[in-house]
Amino acid sequence: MKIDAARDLILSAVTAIPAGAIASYGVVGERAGLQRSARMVARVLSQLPAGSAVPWFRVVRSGGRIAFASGSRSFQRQRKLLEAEGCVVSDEGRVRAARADNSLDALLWGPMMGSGE
DNA sequence: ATACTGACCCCCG
DNA sequence: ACGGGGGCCAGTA
Repeated sequence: MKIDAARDLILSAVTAIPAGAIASYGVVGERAGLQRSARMVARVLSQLPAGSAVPWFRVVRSGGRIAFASGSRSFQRQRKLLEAEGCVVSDEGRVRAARADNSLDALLWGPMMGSGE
């Protein structure tokens, strides 16, 4: 598969994440139909143009942590966007999705969905 | 071709 | 909660 096609699938998967929900890089990759593509997802998002409509901020690391260093510019940007959707973000970057427990159909998470509540 | 890097992931102390 | 190690795939030099 060509990279452009993969990028398209990835962006579609990210766009499919409902507001108030979050998904890990790995899950986004799998949902896009790609294997072991977490790094590629990260790369695609990092190359995303500033004004894009893609909800990149709903993508977090496995474990529900914001990928950026706590306190960094990007971290604060992402945190604000998530909180605007009802998510709760700790200073360390742990994200609690606004609608995580119900409506699993659309919600994706990482390998460890059960680690907190 | 090799070598290093990155908004990653997983396993084991 | 910390560390360390390996694997992964694309991009870049």
